[in-house]
Parts: sequence; C-alpha cells; structure tokens
Amino acid sequence: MAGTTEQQRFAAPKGTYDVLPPDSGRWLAVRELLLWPARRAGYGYTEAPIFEDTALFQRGMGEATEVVSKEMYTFTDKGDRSITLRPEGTAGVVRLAIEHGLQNGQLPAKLWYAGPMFRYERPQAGRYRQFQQVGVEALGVDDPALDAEVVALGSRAFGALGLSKVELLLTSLGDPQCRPAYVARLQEFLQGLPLPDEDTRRRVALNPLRVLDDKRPEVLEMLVGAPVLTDHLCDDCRAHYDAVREYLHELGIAWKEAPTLVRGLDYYRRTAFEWQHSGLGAQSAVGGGGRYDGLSEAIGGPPLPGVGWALGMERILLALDAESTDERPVGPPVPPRCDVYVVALGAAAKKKAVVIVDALRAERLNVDMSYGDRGLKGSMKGADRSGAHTALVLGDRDLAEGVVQVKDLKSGEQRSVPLESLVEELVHR
RNA sequence: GUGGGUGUAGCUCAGCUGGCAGAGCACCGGGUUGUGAUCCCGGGUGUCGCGGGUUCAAGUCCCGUCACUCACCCCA
Repeated sequence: MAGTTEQQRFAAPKGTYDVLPPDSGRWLAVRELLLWPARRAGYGYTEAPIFEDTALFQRGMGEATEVVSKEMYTFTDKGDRSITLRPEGTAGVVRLAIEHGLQNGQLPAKLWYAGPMFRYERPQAGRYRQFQQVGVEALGVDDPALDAEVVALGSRAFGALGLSKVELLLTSLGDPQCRPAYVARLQEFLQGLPLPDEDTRRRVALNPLRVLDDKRPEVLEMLVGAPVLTDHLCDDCRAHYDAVREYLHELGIAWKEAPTLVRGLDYYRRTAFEWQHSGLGAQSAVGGGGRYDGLSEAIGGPPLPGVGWALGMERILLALDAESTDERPVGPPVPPRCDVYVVALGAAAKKKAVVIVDALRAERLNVDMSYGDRGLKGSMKGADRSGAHTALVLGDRDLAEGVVQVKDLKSGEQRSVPLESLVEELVHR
C-alpha cells in the first residue's frame, strides 16, 4: 500500500446488506402486511432510539445471556457514556413506556415498532449483524387473553403472507415462584450427566435451561429423562398457561408444546413462544416472544407486566422464497411503480409532457416519463419496462391538433384524446 | 471464536492436461426519422478478489491474504 494512491473500494460492512429496487418494493409490502393485524387490534406506532444506555440492555436482557455477554455493539461516546446499538426492541420500548408514564394511562398500552437491530455475530444464512425486526408489545396487564391476542396477531400475520410451513412452538417458563425450585432440580439432574464439553458444563451453573436446547443428538439422548418445567409450574403459572392455551384453542390457532423451548433473553417468564419455518436451514426461527412481567422492575420501573413478540424480516423473506415457485409466488403483490408512462417527441412536446405528468401525479396516479434523448422506440421500451398499463405519446403533430395519443399497453390499442379531457379520461378509466 | 465451500461482465455461471477473456440474462443502439412487449442485426460494459512465486506464457499451478458464503455456537 505504501506509496500508492489506490482507492479503496467500499462494500457494505460484514453482516450488512443493501436493499434496492425492485426488491425493496416487496420488502415494504411484506413489512406492511405483517403489521396490519396488530394495527387493527389497536396497536400504535412507536419509535425508540437505535441506541440506548448500555446498562438498559445489561439489566433488561440479563448479563448471563449470550447477546449481552458477547454480541453487543457497545461504544463510548464523546460524553464518556457507554452506548449500545439495540440488539432487540423490547427493552427500549419498556424504557420508553416507563419514561412516559404509560402505566398511568389506559392499559394495556399497545405498541408496535419496526427497525434495525444489531448483534455482533458471524453472519450466516438468515443471520446478519444489522437485521430488521417488526415487533409488538402489550403492556400493563397480565391477562392470559392478552397473551393469546399477541400470539394470534403473529400467527395471523404469517397467514396473511400466505406462509403455510410456519409452526408455533409454545411453553411456559414459570415465574420467580416456581422456576428457582425447578432450576435446582434440573441442575441436579444435569450434574449427573457426562456432558461433553466445558462450555456446556459451565452452562449448567449459569443458564441450565439453555442446556435443554442443545441440538447435538448425543446430548439430546442424555436429556431424555430430564425434568420439564411445565411439570413443575406453581398454581398461578399453571392456571395462566392453561388459560392461554384455552384461548388459543378457541381462536383455532394450532401450536406445538415445546417444554424445552428457551428464549435467548432472561426477562421472559410464563408464556414463551417461537415461530419456526421448516424451509430455512439452520436459522429456522422467524419470530419469537413471550411474557416479561419482571422486566420493568429490572430496569428500575414500576410493576408493568407485558407480553410481545418480534419477527425477523430477513428470515420471513427467505421463508417466502422457500415456499414460492415460479408459477405460484407466495407473498403480497407488489404494487406497480408506474400506471402511466409519458413519451414526448421534441422540445415543445416535452414542455407539455412535464406538465401532464405533474397533473396526473396530483390525481394520485403513479406516473413516469421518458427522460434523456431516447428515440421513440427506446422510449416505448421504457414504457413497457415501467410496468405501466398506459402510455401517452405526445409529438409536435399531436400538439398542433391539441391531442395526446393514449395507448393501452396490454391490447396495443391507441386513440387520440383531446388535451383538455386527458386527466379526466385517465382518472376514470 | 471453530470448521468447510466459493471468488471470472450489472446478474447466473462456463472456461479441460497452463496458450488471444466467454455464454445466457440484463443493458445500449439499429432494423422502423411516430410506437413497446415478439423477431432480426450490432455493441462487452472485465483490476479473472488482492499480493507474491513458478513458467517463454497463469483465470488455470504454488504460497499468502482479503472478502463472501454455509455450518457449529447462538438467535430474529
């Protein structure tokens, strides 16, 4: 490098990606569709900062979690504050709720959000360092019917996309009443096993539930007789879990009991769930969530129970690809970027054309025109590529007659329309 | 952090035992000076990831390096 003036060629940083047209149209349509069930259920949009005080995540998600202990983008700002790019959305939303006193208003407070999250991990299919989630949180009420609503909103969102290979996994993680006793029992069981490596043995002490989530067949074999949390729930948690399942049953939502399901974040208690897609390879979770009744207190707030989920945009898009075939694409239709395409021939016509384009856009039509000095043939090609159903051709000859040629690009039919009735004609076609 | 795979045009990729840098799609122009999608003709748009080595000669062989990717781990 010394002595050279060679320019570095930049690329998107490791684990990040760019979204651009035409794919970005699909991207927006998917996100929109995912959130409609929640919006209809009264969830309102929130926007929290992309970075927060590091301690918010440490206390909220738990120091022992993988995410906090090794995956956070943490830096010191110029005011000597420790700042972290949010690795998930819930802690920030709960902080926002506390800061604005939402617990004093009508409850539950129902909120949704969408945006990038950041985790420092080795990238892989469906796993990025900057990734997009959409999420909902329902705060202030510990009614199991609300758990069921939240779960249903997610399942309905997947249904709306047309995904059929999404499976809902459900369990209860208990609460401080019953979980400690169970954890002790589990640790006792695990300590009696010839676990294969140091990491796993350390996990027995630190985060024993996570051991149950191991995917190695030899470990799974050892775990066969392990005590299961859902067999050791206290009466309150048992009643809550039963009620959630009853509501889901009434709603006609299918789930699979997953007593070894473990969430990555410590704040969850009672209801926990995850949606998995079978066509994705290693990263099969397309969404997940649960109830987090202790989170608010953990970050210094008032008692504020809550339940919510987050869905991973990238994995959902992969799932749509996995279920799509050439004949039958799965997912929302992408709105055309253009309805009407205007082609002007000559300087005088172009002057008129830009005005027509503007007027049609004011009528809420999607309108584009041919720019640069392409010939008529090239411009018509542009019209075709734009996806427009109608092309307008305007040359000096037409200008002299006060008309525009209106061509239907599907049928190829073309007719003259007087300039003054053009807008009317196109708006009410 | 640990392993495997892959780096050639905007995209998907071919390029054999080393011998002129290629195809399809996309894009641009023309066939038609006022008509697209079809058809025909033309155009290559390139740091063969990068650096070194072997050789008369390297996209091809060797070494190094970087990037991407898949998997472990973990999760959305």
